[in-house]
Order: sequence, then C-alpha cells, then structure tokens
Amino acid sequence: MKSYKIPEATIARLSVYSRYLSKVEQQGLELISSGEIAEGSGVSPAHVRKDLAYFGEFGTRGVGYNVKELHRHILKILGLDLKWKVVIVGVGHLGTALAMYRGFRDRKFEIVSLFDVDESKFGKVYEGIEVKPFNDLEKIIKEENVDIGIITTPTSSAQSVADIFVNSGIKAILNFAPCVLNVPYNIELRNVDLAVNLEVLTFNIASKQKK
Amino acid sequence: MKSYKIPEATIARLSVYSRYLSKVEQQGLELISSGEIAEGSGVSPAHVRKDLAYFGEFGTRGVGYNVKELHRHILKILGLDLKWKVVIVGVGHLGTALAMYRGFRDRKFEIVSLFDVDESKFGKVYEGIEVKPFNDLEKIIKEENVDIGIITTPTSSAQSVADIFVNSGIKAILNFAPCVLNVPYNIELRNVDLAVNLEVLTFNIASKQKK
DNA sequence: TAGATTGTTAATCGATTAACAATC
DNA sequence: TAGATTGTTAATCGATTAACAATC
Repeated sequence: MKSYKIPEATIARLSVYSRYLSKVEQQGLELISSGEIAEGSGVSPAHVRKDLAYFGEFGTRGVGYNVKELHRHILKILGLDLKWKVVIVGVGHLGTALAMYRGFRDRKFEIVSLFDVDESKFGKVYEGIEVKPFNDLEKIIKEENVDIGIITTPTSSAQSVADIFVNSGIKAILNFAPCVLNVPYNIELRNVDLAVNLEVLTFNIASKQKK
Repeated sequence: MKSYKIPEATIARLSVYSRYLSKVEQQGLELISSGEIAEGSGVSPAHVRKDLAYFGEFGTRGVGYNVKELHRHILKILGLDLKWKVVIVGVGHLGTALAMYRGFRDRKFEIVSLFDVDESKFGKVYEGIEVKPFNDLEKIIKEENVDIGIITTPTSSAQSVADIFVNSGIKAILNFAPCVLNVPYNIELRNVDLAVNLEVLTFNIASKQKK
C-alpha cells in the first residue's frame, strides 16, 4: 500500500463499488471492466481505475477485473474482512431504524446493544438487539470491546455521549446529531446531517427558479 | 448573486451555519464574527467568509455580522424562506423515522404523506402524517404540487419510484436506497448511503491498525 | 488614530479527467 | 499482429487557505 494520502471520497466510492460488485457476483458474472463498474456506480471509468490504483493492481490489461477477486480485495481494503462491534445510543425512531437497517446487517457489523436513558425502553428487543440503560454504556463498551459508537440522541446530549465513548476506548463515532463534537484527534469521527441533504436540494431548486 | 459555480460543499456548510446561528439567535446574541461561526460549525474562519462572499456582503468590517440578519439571509439563500412539500415512499423504519425527524420538521418542510404498497399500513398515522397506497402516489404529487420525494424503499423498487416521481413532475429526489438512479438532468438528485459512512470509519480504523 | 474584522485576491493544495504507454 | 483494457502520467480543474487591503 502506497503512503500518500488517500482522498476520503475514494473510500466512499470503494464502498459503492463493493456493493455493486456484490450484486454482479450474485449474478454469476466473472469478468468486469472499469467501464462497467463505473456505470453501475455512477462515476467515470478513470475514477474507478484511479481509486483502485491507490491500493495495488487488481486487473489484467486488455482483459478486465475478476469480479470475485476484486470484490474480496475491496472488502479487505475497507476493513470489511473483520468483524466490527457497534453500539447505538438514543433509541428514538432513527436509532431503531439504524439498528434494523439491512445495509448495516449485510456487512459484518454486529450491533451489540442499544442504549437509552428512558427506563420504559429498557429490555425492549429490536431484531434481537436489547435496549440497555445508558448508565451501563461505559461498562459494556469496555467488556465487549466495542469499536464504533453511533449517536442518535437529541443534540443536547450528543457531546456527553461522545465523552463517554472516548473514555471507554471506542475507536470511531458516527454522529447523527446536528452539532459539532469535540473528540481527541485519534478518534475517528463522522457526522451525518440528514437535514443538510434536503437543504442542498431546496437551494438547487430555488436557484433554478430564480433564473 | 454572482454567477460562477458555487461548490456544493459551500451549500452544505451554509446549512450548518444556519443551524448554529439559530442556536445563537435564541441565546439573544446580536453580533458574531466569522471566527465564532467557524468554531460553532467546525470549519475555518476563511471558509465562512468565502462561503458568504458568493452571495453578497452581509457583515461590517471591523465589527462582524448581525446574527439575526445573517441568519435570515442564509435561510433565504437556501430557499428556506419558502415552504416545501415532501412525500416519503417506503414506510419501513427509516421512512417513519424521517417522517418524524425533528431536523426536517424544524425547517419549513411539510411532509404531505407517506406511501407504501403494503395494504396493512394504509391509513396509519405518524405524527399527523397518513400512510397512503402507493398507487395514489402520482395523483397526490400532482394534486398537492409536491416538490421533493424521498425514497426509503428497498433497492429493488427505488428506480420505479423515481420514475413515478419524474412523471409526476417532482423537482428533487432524496434517495436512501443504495443504488444508482437514472433521472433526467433537470431533476435534482441526492443520494444518501448510510452504510458508506460506517465503512469509511472501518477503513480509517483498519488503516491505522496496519501501521 | 489604533484595533478589529470583513471581503477579496493570490497561492497553495488536492482531486478529477484525459490521454496514452503497457500489456494481455 | 490487432483489439482491448488496465495502470499511470500529466494537464486541468476546482476548492481551500493565507494574507492583506478595505473599512468600520
């Protein structure tokens, strides 16, 4: 693996390629070209080849890529050959939706538990995942060696959840609360702001209409 | 408004600034500097000023920005002074979560209806929003002049939902199904792939560990 | 005037794309 | 050899950042 910095957009695209390859593999196709992957993923062929080139040579010139092999390589690159333990804090609609989200379950993510402060939710089970008291969060992260924490609480609690994550030795945080979290540089943090997506669309529509 | 192309990232940041300004406005603060907005939004002060500069001059040199005024300006830029009608197709966990999502309701988005093919869901009401038969989708979009359609169906149905959206004259689509949709160039399309976010994190953790 | 902070320019940095040599 | 497609380079494009003139 080469050592220059790899764009985050490249990683996001690799994830998209892998999902498409998974579909293609199920269809029994053996060989695929960068052009076909590009079409199936909504990017350019040059993009596909460049993205892959960061990590090695996976194809055969004049021929293409072996679907199965390339798929396995990409999963390995993304760390998806490993099993990842995840907890979700905040058992609202979004939290439970994520707990049951097929896109997470199809990969090797294991959702260890859900957590909430609301006593009335304790013990509830969603698709085999139990809701536990927020007070047990730190203990369980340590015991189970949880890798990733997902925050789906209201904004007001997000930072304190993040603090507990950090103290418990979690490695990465996926935050759905629309706020800026302070975490040490060695913790991977990714914010997903659902409302931003709608607002980019309204901007685009509105600017068209103004013309 | 100047006419050179505005980066999409700028729009996404404006949305974040507006949320922070909303908070600051509630606290009763009147003046704010680019540095403070930057800190509250997790970006650099230069970024804040550059982003705003695409749209005009909203501050006073040596002084800063009037919180209320700037907030109103940004909302206007994003098209959030208007009311937007939204439908959600696919009443799974994610669909209902989005229907009830505060981040959407706090803005001026009006969720007109939810739609599903499953008869047993027809007539159910989530926070005042009724689930209607998928067959009525086209009719209602036209009748109600719906602006934005959200897709939270399984991947296999996503394209056919998009086709109906397009035929019904919807202006923008927010797609949560992990697939590439084909829509005419004049329809605004935005894909949100929740699993990609987790996979960017696993890549980052995995590459650290390999070092 | 001195201090502060914006608006804008120019420099830097990084990502995308086109093109082609390598090679099956 | 001719055709095809990768891997890689170099050119282009665009976004970020630093720096500073403008100005309150």
